[in-house]
Amino acid sequence: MSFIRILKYAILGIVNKEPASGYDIAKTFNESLVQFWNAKHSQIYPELKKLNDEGLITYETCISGQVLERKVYSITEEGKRSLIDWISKNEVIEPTPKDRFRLRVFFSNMLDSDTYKDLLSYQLIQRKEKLIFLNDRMKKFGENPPSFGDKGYGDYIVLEGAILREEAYVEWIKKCLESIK
Amino acid sequence: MSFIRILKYAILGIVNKEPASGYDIAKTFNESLVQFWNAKHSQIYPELKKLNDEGLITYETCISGQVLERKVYSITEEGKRSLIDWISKNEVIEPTPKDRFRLRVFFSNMLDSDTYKDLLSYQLIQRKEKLIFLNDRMKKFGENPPSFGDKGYGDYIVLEGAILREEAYVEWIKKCLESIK
DNA sequence: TTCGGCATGTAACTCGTTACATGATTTT
DNA sequence: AAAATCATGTAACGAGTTACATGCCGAA
Repeated sequence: MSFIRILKYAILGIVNKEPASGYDIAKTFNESLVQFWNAKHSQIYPELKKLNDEGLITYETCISGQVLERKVYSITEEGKRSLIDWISKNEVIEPTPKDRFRLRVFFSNMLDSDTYKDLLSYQLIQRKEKLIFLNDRMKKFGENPPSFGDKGYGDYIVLEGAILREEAYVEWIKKCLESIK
Repeated sequence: MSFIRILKYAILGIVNKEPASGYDIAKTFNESLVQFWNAKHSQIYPELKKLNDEGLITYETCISGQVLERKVYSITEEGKRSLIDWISKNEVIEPTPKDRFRLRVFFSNMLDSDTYKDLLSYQLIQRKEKLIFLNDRMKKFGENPPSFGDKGYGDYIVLEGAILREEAYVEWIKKCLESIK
């Protein structure tokens, strides 16, 4: 029992902000939520069907061009209630996420120090690049980032979190490098 | 194609350190690796069978007490090679892990500020507790923590990483709280 | 006219969790 | 004597990825 279907709430949250098609939702995952959630269209379409059956969303069919059909989904009042319930419910923190690189570092004593150094250096480069990408995105918020309640707040605050997370990762890799005598 | 079976390498890494039964491996996940990997016995036992079929591990059956059988697995030379190959292989960084709490914060503009504050405060308490737990574990390494190559290095270095990660999470939640006007 | 993007779906498979199932051993 | 822990397995199901499958639209 008690499976949680988080994808359900991720989709409800997205269509709550603005009505969207399955395709739009997939794009939103890749462009906005990717730093903490993602889903492929193959998972999204069946979930949309389910949410529609449950009365949490509805759709109208729109035509792009002459023939191409788009199903544009909107949240219902029931969907909105369900979403708010989920967001505001206090939950015990999740188990730590799996991390392949940490697993490799955990077993690193099997390697010679040069191989280990290469492993760390390559990871460091990639993490620094990601950090540059995230900091670049942050620029658009300028001097006065949105506060709670403002438009763009969600985007801003999770980006802030992504940067802090990535900085911690970079700092850790540097400590790993220092630990090689 | 190209599925990776990380559990395979996690288990190889564990039995490489020391021969172990399925039960022992499950305990090791919960006690040592839980900050970056975990697996239940229901996943471990079938994987052990598979690894044995592939010739990467072998086992002898031992008896605890009068009757109770334990299958104690050891890594083979082939298994060792396979493990080292995997550890030293440079990989592109993984997609960001999913995080339910970040998802909730992303949609937090739907809440009133008191509910949001409660959400953040509860999360902060839990994260701080986790940090205390991790720092407590760190104490046993004392003034001179192991360097690369030393016994206990893996345990130490991933614990260092877990602390940095958790500190970043705490810092982020504090920023979230500050962003409420 | 070709290529990249728009658009929607299903099938097959791996990964991972919860529950089912059983029984021995040790500790309180 | 009961409870906690040791010990091994399977079944059922949800979550998530890759591949299969199809076709339209706009721009270069």
